Amino acid sequence: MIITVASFKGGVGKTTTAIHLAEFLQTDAPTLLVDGDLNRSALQWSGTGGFDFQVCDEGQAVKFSRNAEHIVIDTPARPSVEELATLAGGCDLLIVPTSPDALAMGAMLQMVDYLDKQIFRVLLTIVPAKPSKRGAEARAALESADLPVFSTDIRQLDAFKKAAEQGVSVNKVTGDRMAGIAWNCYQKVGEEILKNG
Amino acid sequence: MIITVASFKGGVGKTTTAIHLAEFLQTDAPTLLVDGDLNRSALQWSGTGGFDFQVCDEGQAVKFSRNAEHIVIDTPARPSVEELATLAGGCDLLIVPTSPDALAMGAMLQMVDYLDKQIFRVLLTIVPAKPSKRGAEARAALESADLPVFSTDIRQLDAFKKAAEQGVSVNKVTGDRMAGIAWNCYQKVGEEILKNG
Amino acid sequence: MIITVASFKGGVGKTTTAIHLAEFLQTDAPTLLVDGDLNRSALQWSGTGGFDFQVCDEGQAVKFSRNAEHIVIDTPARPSVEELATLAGGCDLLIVPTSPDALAMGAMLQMVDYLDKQIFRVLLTIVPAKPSKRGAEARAALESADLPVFSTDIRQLDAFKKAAEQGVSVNKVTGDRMAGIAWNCYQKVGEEILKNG
Amino acid sequence: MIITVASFKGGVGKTTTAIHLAEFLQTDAPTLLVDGDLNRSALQWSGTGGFDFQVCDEGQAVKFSRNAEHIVIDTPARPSVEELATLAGGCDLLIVPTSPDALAMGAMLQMVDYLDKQIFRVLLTIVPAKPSKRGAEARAALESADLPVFSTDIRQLDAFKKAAEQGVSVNKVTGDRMAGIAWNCYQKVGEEILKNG
DNA sequence: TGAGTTAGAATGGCACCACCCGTC
DNA sequence: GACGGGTGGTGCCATTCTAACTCA
Repeated sequence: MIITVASFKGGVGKTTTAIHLAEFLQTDAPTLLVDGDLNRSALQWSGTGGFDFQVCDEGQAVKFSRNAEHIVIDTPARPSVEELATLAGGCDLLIVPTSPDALAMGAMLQMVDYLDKQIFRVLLTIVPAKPSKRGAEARAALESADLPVFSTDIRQLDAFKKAAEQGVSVNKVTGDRMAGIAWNCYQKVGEEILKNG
Repeated sequence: MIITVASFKGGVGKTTTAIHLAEFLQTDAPTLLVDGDLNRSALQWSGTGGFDFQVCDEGQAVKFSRNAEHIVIDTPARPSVEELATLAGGCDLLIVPTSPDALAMGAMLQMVDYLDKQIFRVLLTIVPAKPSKRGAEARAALESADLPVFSTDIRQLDAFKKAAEQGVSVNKVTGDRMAGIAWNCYQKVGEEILKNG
Repeated sequence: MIITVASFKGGVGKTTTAIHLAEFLQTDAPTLLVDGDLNRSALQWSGTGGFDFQVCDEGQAVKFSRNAEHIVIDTPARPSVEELATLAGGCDLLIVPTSPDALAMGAMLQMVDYLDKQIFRVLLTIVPAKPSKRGAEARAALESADLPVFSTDIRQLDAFKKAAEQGVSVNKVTGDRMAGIAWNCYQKVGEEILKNG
Repeated sequence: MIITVASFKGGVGKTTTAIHLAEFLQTDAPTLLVDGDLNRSALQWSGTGGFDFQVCDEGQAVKFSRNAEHIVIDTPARPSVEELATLAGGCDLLIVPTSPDALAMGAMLQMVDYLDKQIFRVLLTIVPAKPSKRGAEARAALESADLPVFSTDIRQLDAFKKAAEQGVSVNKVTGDRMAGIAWNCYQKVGEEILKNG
């Protein structure tokens, strides 16, 4: 299965999503993460080799993809409309992460306008904790616009930052009480992908 | 005074910084905000006309700049190295916002490597509240690397998201107790700019 | 009171001793630490400004010493015999730290051979925990050689390394159970100095 | 093969490393250890003649080196930058031992800044036992800085102190269960030298 | 609009257990 | 082979601060 993660706005958890979905899919079958981001965030994150799955950059993708059952592609920020069509055509599922704030939602709506509803699904990320209604409001807005959304939110948790610092995925973070909950978010998203895929 | 805001990574408060510095500088002299971001976030934000200063996109910059004493430029994410040199050459101060996490700090360090210490200054943004040590640690790391940093952090506050929703700058947000504190952050940064500039 | 810390062998806790005695003496009166080590370890340690006392290098010593009641001098490793005489002549107390192993003890014995018993006192450092007899054996050897020794050992504790990492003295270390015990070692040594001085 | 051991900070196992590498290389071919340390630690250690290889001080080096295939040079602590260039130019491999703590690592980084990556290799010494993560963290830091590191750590073991007391190398220590493991550390380092050299 | 209240996140402190080294 | 002690890991409680709700 080939999964592409793309967004028009940066800082909405695109790399975090790509990494943790790859980590989850690796539990199902050999998985490769292709780091197409210009900052090489994923490769930088994995500098110390704390991932179970394989990581490579765009140029090595063809070589490494032979041994992988699942492939997750982390794309550069702000793809052009033409690139967007290419990305959508080259995958089985296009995940569009967005945080529940006006700017990110606006950029997301702008993006999905160019996409077929069959190919993409929106993932709400960096959702504040329960007393906040941002997550629920954003979800309601998405559903009223009849856009496909993952039923699980990715919560805003410090554990994800710690994971980047420690160079591991969040399920291997030490010294954070919420790390298990953080990993659980992506587990549910991964299960939703495998079930519907 | 011409101030450019640029970063290699998205979602670190680049547009928020540009808007609020323009709002502050307007209290000193007529100010223009040039929205160079491909998402046109600033223009989208100001859709309802809730700003005191003028806003235009890149193409209109020359025309509007005649009436402005201060100009703030919001640049697209991930400028190339060549663009970076052009940006640095075309302003009096280049502000590099970064949140205090590993990925954003890495991208920031990558960026300032191409810049002269005389032209840029780092602004810590989205800094978590006091029990967290992220802000202090990031500041220590920057100072140990001998990078110029604004002495005031921009705190992680919901008021900034509400400002984007309401289409106004944070000093005009209603229904948020922390909005005054949020505005105070950028006020101090603005004063630091006017004093040193 | 002027206290000099010197040793013929490196890695025996010379800088750690100088820093923590300065921290202790600061509780008695304004104190200055003169970093004479070529590595500038103390200045590096204090880079983030985590000390109560003042720190300066050799060249600034005269200027800063005017405001200080106590002065602690951290000397370079392996002083020559001539330097040793100068160091001994320029202080009220010369502390010779040594760990309880054959190499460090040998270097220490070599050193004190050039010194008057009235001016120096040996400080056992990096002493392993109780099941080990190294500390007791070293203390017995020193006393049988009729050398003046501080009655308190500085124990081998991870807290001292954490202190260097955090850029603070061990009494300000967070997240270490033994930090209080570590600080207690130097407190007792400091009290012994003030009492006998 | 000429191997030089040097460090900016004392107490990081420089002499211990020189002695045990000489002991290992002696199993390959006649080996000479040149004791350049001002404390004459190696000569003191070997006072009772417990080494298989030959030992001499700097002045005798030329004379003894005629009969040796391998030469290991133990240098004085804190060489000047000029001496460093001379040392690097006079050997096939420059080993820089460092313990995994902030002060030693800082001094090491300061030192290798003057060296070519082709000539030196870092050796992690005095690494605490497994529950501690110091060794792994230091190794990760070295690798992220792209510095050449020996793949084997020298562990912090009492056997090395006993070896110094008994005047023998650690493979001849009696009455210590961990002596074999201690010797094994240097065996692996020695094999890495012979293989890559 | 402003003050008091509640829920949740994050740090720090403490107690408990596991592992390993050093001695007996 | 057994015991004591240090280090790291985890779980639990206390504290602080933000964001939301409620009341005047």
